[in-house]
Amino acid sequence: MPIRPTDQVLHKAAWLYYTHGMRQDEVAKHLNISRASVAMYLRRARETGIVNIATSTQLFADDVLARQLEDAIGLKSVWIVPEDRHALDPTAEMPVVAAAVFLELIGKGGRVGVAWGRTVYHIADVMPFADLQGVTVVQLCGNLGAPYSYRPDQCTTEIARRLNAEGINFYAPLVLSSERLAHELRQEPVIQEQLATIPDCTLALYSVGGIEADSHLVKCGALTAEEMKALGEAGAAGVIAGQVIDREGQLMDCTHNRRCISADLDSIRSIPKRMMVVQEDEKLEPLVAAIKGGFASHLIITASMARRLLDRLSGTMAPGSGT
Amino acid sequence: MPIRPTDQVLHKAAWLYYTHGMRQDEVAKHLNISRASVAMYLRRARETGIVNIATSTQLFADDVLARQLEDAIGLKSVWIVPEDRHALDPTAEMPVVAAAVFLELIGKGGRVGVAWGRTVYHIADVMPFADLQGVTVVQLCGNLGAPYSYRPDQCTTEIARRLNAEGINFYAPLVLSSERLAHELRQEPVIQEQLATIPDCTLALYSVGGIEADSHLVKCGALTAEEMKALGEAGAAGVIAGQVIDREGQLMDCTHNRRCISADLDSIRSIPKRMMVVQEDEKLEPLVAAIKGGFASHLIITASMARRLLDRLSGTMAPGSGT
DNA sequence: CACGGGCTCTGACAAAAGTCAAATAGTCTT
DNA sequence: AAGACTATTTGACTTTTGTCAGAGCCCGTG
Repeated sequence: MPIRPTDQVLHKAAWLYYTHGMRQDEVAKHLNISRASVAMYLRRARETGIVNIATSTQLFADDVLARQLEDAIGLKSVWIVPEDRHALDPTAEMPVVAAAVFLELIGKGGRVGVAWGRTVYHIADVMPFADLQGVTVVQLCGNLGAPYSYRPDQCTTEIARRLNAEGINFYAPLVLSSERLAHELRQEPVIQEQLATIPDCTLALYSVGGIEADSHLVKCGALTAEEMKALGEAGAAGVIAGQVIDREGQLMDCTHNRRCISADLDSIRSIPKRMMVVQEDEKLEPLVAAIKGGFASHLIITASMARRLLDRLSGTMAPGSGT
Repeated sequence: MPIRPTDQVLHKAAWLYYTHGMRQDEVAKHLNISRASVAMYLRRARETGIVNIATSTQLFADDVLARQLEDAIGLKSVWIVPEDRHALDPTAEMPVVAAAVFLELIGKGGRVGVAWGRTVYHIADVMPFADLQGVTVVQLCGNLGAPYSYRPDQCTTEIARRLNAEGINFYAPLVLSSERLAHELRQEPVIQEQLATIPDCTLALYSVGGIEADSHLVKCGALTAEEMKALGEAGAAGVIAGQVIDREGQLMDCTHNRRCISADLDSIRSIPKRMMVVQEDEKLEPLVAAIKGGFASHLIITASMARRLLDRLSGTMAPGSGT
């Protein structure tokens, strides 16, 4: 694409204002335009990510609980979204924190795998605009026409759009009606190639799904409430990228999983930074399973969840090296 | 260090204002402080790098010349600082561009090697403040008590300070009076260990020195004007991290180099991102040598230098694949 | 326990930035 | 080549932000 002159002005205005600290009227004089235009350009520069204003997420990582959790379960980093009285609504805040952390974790030229779910969609929705050329956003799981329109491809596309990154969608359904068909589809070169690129990701973004009757997979029609109930009785504990895992975080041996087209769990585990974001208080058990399964290296949760998680894990895992 | 409550307020104010887009009076209400305090906190948040405002350096990379150079000599990226009439002073602008590019190129947890010279010092001087925890800044060459006070350790320290990164200084002189002593000092565990970490750097920042009578090495007393002249006649073309290189960018076989304590040229070459910044118009020949020697993967130069470089190189190197 | 010294905080004012309706330029269509 | 439509630009206005001198507060010290 050739260089559009409009973009040049946008860049110049942003550079002079933000990097040089000129006032808007100085920029206007410099570029021979009106100050109002400068203000407009600057807004667009912010909106398109030419200018990136990032606030350190340190605030959320600087929490005693966060440190304890890091020590207790050996995670790289934990961010705690506070729930105290005059804090903001933690449920609304979490995606914002997650988006900021996400931006901090992507490096130039990185490859990011994005899964699907309500949480991920909300994160996409508040993702700031940035100019991350060279970044690729790939979809971690197949598609599912959801009634709530949180389609997997939408999550990927939206994030890629906001980051000025390349988005690679996955043109396969998440669940097929037969194991045979799923197997055959996975053999297709297009699909196979895409699945093969997933271990190259440097960062993964997902949540863990629950296995209740009102869980996402059930609501979207991938499983009936009965099937889900049966899976629960058979030892299921959560859902990762559309696939059901047991209490130890291992892939369940079940029809549903065999009918799924999604990133292989081992591929996901091999991604260096695995960002797990959990909003719902009910997801303690799924989260424990996901952590045991090695699906989280970076965790973003509420303070109450952090406390419960710490209680829950301090018994079953090594007590860690912290004081 | 424990968490200081003041910092918490700083972080909170910055978060609410910049990430949530609250107005200052809303932030003030939220935190139960006066609006003026909020304004003050926000300034401090910007100054300390809690908030990072970065402008894309795309503007300087989006240049036809830059593309041509990238094609012609196979560099990863070239940034051109324009010199047209109503642009800013290119000499003053270059360090600013370099600092912005530098910030774009460092990844979280990266290790950065910083060499020494007037240019590097100026870059340090305009480096924005940022909160890059986990980054380490290492000194690439030994120290030299310069009359102009651009000491190598100052460059490293200043950059580390501004980035909230760890700075590792190199406690050895750049040049010793005898080859024997230099050799012995290089064997010292402390020195050896530090030199050994240089290939682990992900990013290097330096310029190339000239070999004139008024070059930096001469001014700082590392070499006399006569010695430098002799080196020039023997085929010297430039200086990299205190060491003299020939026209092909290879280490000169000379006493001075053997008396130097500095990063091994091969170590430098093995750093993935090698950011070379050249301000002075007279440094065409040193730059050509540095490029031939593989010391630049990312180049920041003026438009006129770019043109001359392109002319100079199109004859001696493969014409490249560009149109 | 009174006394600095160094902070932070406050209220009011000045400066800068955001916004909007109307005018203008540019572009594509017929 | 005129017309219709969209996107940009502008000047005037409002809102928001930066700043500063003085008040208040905390903490260690004599």
